[in-house]
Amino acid sequence: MATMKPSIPKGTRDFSPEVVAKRNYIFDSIRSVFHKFGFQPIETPAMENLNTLTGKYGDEGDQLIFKILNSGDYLSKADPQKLLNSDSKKLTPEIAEKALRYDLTVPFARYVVMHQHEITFPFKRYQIQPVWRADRPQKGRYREFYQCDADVVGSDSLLNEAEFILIYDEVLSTLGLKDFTIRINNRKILSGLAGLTGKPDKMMDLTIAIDKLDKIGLEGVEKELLERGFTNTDIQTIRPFLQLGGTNPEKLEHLRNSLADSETGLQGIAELETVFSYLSRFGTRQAVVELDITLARGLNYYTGAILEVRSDEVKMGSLGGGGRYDDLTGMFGLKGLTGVGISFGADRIYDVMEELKLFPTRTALGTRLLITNFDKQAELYALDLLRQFRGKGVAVELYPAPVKLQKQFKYADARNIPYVLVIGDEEIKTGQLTLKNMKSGEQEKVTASDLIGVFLDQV
RNA sequence: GUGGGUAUAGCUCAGUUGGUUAGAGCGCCAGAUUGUGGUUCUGGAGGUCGUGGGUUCGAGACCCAUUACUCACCCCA
Repeated sequence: MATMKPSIPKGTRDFSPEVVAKRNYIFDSIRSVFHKFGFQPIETPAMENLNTLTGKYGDEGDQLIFKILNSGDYLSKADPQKLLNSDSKKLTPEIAEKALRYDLTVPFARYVVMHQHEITFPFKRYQIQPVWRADRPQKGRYREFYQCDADVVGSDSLLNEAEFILIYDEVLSTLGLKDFTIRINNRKILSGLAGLTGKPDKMMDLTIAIDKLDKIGLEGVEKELLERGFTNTDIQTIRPFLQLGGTNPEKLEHLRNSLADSETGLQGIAELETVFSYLSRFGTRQAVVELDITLARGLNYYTGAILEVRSDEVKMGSLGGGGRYDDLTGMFGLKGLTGVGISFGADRIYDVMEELKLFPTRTALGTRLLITNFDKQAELYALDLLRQFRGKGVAVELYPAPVKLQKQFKYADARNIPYVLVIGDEEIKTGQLTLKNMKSGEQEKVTASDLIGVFLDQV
């Protein structure tokens, strides 16, 4: 076989030991906050049935789902007519019945419906697993990345929304982020606004357009609104909302006047007020919580609150998002179950922390002690020490071959091992072992029995 | 799906209007140092200049194609 240059698919990454240590630091922080707020973990398969996923993310989302080709002679089983027509869209379900999960929320909805009889509601679950999207990669965008989701289903209390904001605040503050904004909005306000224009069915178009305000500006949004079928009169109606300023209470006050004729809109405002009043009881550590009427978020299953977090220090897509969905399980046959959830983008958080140099210098819980290997006799002597150290929970290793000491020390240095124990003929004879502190360079003589006590003190 | 940029040593990159033998820093290996890393000094290995074609007396450089990577748009974590 010809030699080939090894590679991995674009948008995917290998994680080396140092990177894994840092990533685990993020996962552990998120996990512990989830636990603190009462969430329990579940896991679901990497692949779902394709029809579980299609239609849940909009047309654009469907295209980004990684399909898994059927096993065996899949073409012979496909409809010949569809094969002949080369219609990829219709052919896909014929040759791929499985797909990699696109997010964790839809699989979770599927899980809830399948396990509804064993679940105690309200059900608070979290899930930290990779998801896959057939996207074109760029900064902060990968084709395989981890989501850290927490959702509550079966509770319409707005306390949940408030607690999710607290979770965002606590996790990101703990990780060392200083400047970040949690933006909150409510789909009912957007829906009310669409109603004011007399085009309630165009809410998606409306939200997609105004979501771009900070990117393309007021003029750009208005141009896009026209392209999406809104009239100049509609724009007159919408414009004051786009120009909404002031503090959160001021914004709510303005909205209350503007949306006075919309029952749905007023309901959205009331919900936001409730969330803010919960929050005022807690306060946040670092996060700025901002009511942002232009926050839309594409996922079309959101029906109430919408949340999104962004770093104000690093240019990056959102670090997380979420919201309430009143009928996510409806499409799987379980009606009337409301849910609310958030997601952390661990990979983006990693990128932001890397850019801001927020990782603690010693994240790695690596080997504490390396025992050098002189010869067979010293090796035998060391084996007993290894057993004792490991019995006490100290991470220790014996260099596996009697090579030059220089090489063994270099190994300890490269691995960032803080102590090296030298055992040679002299040490064995006297029982006085040589312990070197790699950081200070100091060496001292210790007995084997002292050694373990010394180390346990330091761990 | 759309548009830009880049491709030279393991890594990060220089390489002048096209001109002799393609360089640097870092890393790696060896020695100084037969029981000591990190620091220092000395030496060394390592390149089909992404790939294919074209222009030219001559191409790492110019042109075309192609592939990979990357950034942005769309959308999203």
